[in-house]
Amino acid sequence: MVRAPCCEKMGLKKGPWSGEEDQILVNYIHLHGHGNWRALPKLAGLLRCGKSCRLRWTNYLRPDIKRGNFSLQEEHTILELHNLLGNRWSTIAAKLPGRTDNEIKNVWHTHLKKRAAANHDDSNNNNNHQQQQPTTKKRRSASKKSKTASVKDGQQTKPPAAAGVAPPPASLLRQYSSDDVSSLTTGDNGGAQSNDAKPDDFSSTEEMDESFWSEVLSADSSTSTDHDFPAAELGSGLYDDPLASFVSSEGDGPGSGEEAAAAAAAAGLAHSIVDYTSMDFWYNLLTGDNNKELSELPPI
DNA sequence: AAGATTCTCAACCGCGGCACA
DNA sequence: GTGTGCCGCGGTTGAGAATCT
Repeated sequence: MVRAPCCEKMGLKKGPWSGEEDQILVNYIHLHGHGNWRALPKLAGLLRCGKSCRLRWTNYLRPDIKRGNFSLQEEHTILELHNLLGNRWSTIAAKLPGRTDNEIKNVWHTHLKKRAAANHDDSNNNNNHQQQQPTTKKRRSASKKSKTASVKDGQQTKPPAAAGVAPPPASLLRQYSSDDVSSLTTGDNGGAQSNDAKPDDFSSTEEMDESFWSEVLSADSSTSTDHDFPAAELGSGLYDDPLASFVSSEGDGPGSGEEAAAAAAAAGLAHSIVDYTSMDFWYNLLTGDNNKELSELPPI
């Protein structure tokens, strides 16, 4: 079949969004919703293709997007879910409230992938060294974080290419203080991969990271259903393990029960879902016997 | 100080799946 | 059953910022 182009190429703007465009899109969606993405730009008066509008909304303008560095728990969850599901970013994102598939994909490709590989190697060669292998990448200093944090506070990362482009209206974006988020992303910025970290920078975090990730990735034989998060990272204890949510919640698409269980079994990761791999569990879940438990789960 | 290199992340592209006529 | 259109997903790109040499 011949696929029609996603949009008429002529006259449609591409590239970074301006603040004005953001405002138009947000206002329109607030007023009318987004029933038809394809028709939306025309109705809203935007010179964008519907696909671009959808992407902008889902990845950046949506009010429930959590902005800020990924916490240790979130990164742990991504790694575990990636082990279970592979590159099903949208499914992973569904288990991380406020995170977008694009963001998760970026985080994975930028550092989690390297770290997972490094840890994998480490676990394979863990005969005599506990330290992570030094990375060939140069370590980025902590000052990178200040940039990232300000970005995540709602300031657009980079001045859009077009002159006069403003960042999205602050009122549209959920505001976070840099204290809201873990420093893990910064701590990992080579910190977990490199040995040449500044000694007084965030060394305690790094040491924790290294042992933490070694444990996580070499824990195949562990039978614990709890994730051994350092207490400090648990903060107020409000952390709700998204994995628990994942394996407990009703399947949504590819994350559905049998498939996830099979994938988990295939991946040798039954340690984290040891109670969930039985067919009885999934049958009960899918037939609604676990509805009460589901209703008590945090919203996703 | 300047150029080179590396990293981040928003955005684009193409494809597959699904719904509907 | 088939064709068409739309949506959503995952891979990839490229500009700009940060860092290094």
